[in-house]
Amino acid sequence: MLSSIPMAEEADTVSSLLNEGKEGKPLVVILVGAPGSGKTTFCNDVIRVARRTWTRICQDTIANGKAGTKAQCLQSAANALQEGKNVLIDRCNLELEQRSEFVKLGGARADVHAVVLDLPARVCISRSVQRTGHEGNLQGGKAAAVVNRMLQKKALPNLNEGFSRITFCHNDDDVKTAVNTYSLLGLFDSLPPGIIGQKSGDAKVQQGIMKFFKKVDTDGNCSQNSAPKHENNENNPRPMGIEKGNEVGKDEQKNDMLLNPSVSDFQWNDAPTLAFPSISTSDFQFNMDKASDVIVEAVADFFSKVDKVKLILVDLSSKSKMLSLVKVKASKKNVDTTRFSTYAGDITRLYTGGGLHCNVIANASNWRLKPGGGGVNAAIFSAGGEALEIATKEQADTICPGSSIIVPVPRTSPLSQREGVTYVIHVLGPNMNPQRPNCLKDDYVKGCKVLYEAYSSLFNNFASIARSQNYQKEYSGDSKSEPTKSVCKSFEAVVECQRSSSEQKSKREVSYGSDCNKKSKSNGDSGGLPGMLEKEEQKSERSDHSAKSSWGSWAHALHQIAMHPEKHNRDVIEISDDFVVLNDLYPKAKKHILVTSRLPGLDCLAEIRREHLPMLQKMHAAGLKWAEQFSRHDPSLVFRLGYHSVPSMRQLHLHVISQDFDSTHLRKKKHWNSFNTPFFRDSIDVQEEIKMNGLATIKDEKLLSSELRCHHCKSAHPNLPRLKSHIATCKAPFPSHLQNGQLVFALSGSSDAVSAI
DNA sequence: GTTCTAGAAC
DNA sequence: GTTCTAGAAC
Repeated sequence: MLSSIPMAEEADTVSSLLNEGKEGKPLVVILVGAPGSGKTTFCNDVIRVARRTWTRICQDTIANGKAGTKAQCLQSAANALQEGKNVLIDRCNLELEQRSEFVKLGGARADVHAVVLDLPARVCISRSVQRTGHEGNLQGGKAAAVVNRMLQKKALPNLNEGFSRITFCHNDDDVKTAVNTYSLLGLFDSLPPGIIGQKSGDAKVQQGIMKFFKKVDTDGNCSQNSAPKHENNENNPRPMGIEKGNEVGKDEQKNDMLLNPSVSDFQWNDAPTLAFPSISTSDFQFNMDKASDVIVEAVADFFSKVDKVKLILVDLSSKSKMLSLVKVKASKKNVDTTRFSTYAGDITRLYTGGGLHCNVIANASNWRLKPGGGGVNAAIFSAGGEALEIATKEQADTICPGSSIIVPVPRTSPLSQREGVTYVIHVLGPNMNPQRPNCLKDDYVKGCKVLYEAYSSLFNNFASIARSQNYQKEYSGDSKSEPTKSVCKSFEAVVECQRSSSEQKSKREVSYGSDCNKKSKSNGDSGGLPGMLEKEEQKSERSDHSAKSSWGSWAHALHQIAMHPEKHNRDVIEISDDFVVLNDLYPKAKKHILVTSRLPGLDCLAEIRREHLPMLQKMHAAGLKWAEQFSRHDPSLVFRLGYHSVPSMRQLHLHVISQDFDSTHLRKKKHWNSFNTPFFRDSIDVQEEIKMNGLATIKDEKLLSSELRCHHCKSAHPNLPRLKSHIATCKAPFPSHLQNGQLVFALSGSSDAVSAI
């Protein structure tokens, strides 16, 4: 397989591999291994005797010794590189997605290596179960189950991911050798790129992809275009790990090359190729067996009508059930495998991750044509960036099941710049998931029909693009000449095809979409696509007439209570001409009340002006009165009075909240941060600002996603449960910025607060 | 396996 | 604003 340098040989030649005299780039070494594989020990052993300066990045301790986030790890690693340090990433990193962000740390500023601690599962489990005091608290009985589960998802790293060197360790001796290699590495040394110590069974082979791309290399000599570019050192005995001296079978070697075919001339010398994901089988829960039948049928039908184009079905995992089902069924149906293939990898990184150049990719979209939702849709929108979102919106707002739309990818999009993708075709398949709109409730007769239509629409749209590209080539003779005319012709063809797609859609709606139409005419159906469309229309109508159309349907409750408090006797605890006081329906602390203004049309802090000051003072006085009353009843309670910079409910309301935050309703980061960052504007400060400036300062909603910090001692915590258990016992005093009358205490605080107004 | 988060939907 | 749940992480 790819490996050419056995571990034992590597041990003998470590010193000779060091290229002395040239300044080495900083290194990012990504450890890959299950819990118990010895990642932390590896790091500590390297750091103990290292000649370079290393920083170990460990998510379990990144936040002041406590568990933190992946983002914190990435930031710390970037900071260390900035300071010229080398970085060891001490996380499991067993899956491609888990390590991909860390690989991106490389490039011009650093080389990225992987060290794979691929020790037997029983060794990892045994160590994990026995250890105590583990930073990540993974020890004892639960460790075995976790390790087993993680190992099932293991995907060993590949040079295609962006590593310049990958070292596989299968036993303790291998680990020792690797430790020596990295600890011996001096400031000006560098290690040769390539793969070290890989067993023949390690590498993933994607059978047939070479044949598919017609890039068979009978000599096994292949350009190294997949690996990042490195300067070859003439003294280096093995410039690249996957070159000569490989005793592994040539067929296997060739198949690895298939993952990185030379693509420089593929786009113009070979047939246009569409890469597409399986539609509807993920979030929409379409039965995979049935879906694979539909794919094969749709592909076969398409090939019978259109030639000179190719299709690749892409799924992230090489263990994908869809890929194997489709492979088997396509073979049975004698689908032309020189034109249809499967590929395991990231559809948004076909070129940079796999060396495949497909300039048209399909997206398993949602009906709103919006990012999010996870899976392929999220990945493609994320990879396409804002430019793809805008380009999509220019084409359509929504899409019906069974149809597809073409979106030319702007040249500013990373998908275009990085991957060479020129078109994304959004496809919407049938939904079998009751939790998603327009569920077909196990009606697979209709489901298969719609899925076939979806693929058929996708392939036809792709054929339109391919025709336009062929026309473009024939027209210009040379793709480099007369680019303007070529692009114009191409664009016209695409627009035409888009039109025909819309026509198809209209026709289809008559048959399949009849339910849709019925529902959209009925009222009161809050679920499902048509109901939502109707709501969107209403919303957009409102926006034409009112600047305050952005309030969600849930956001009017307070307004209703303020306008008609007599109808809400159970919620309201005090009524005056200027305000009503009520218990928060979802209190975020032991005591949490709202003093709500009754002034119609005053909805939020941003709308407060000088003329509202008397009312603000009355609201504050009422809140203070209630806080004092609660504190007298329970002297442990301390209160803050204030406004959210941007409220979720309309009708101006003052929060009066005890600082214990002891409530089951406090469940989200944004709950905490809305009361414990500057997003919460203390009532006394707001009044002062209005007095002085006539306006209140509004703080950014980004504060709601800030890291979680204790409101007493300011320590950071990785998640809300941990924070809540900390604040239950934190004895630190309140910080000084709250000592100017913002807090209301049982005994002395109230007079301070009053005097501060 | 469980815990936690974040996005979709209302 | 909440609920639901898929996905990430260990």
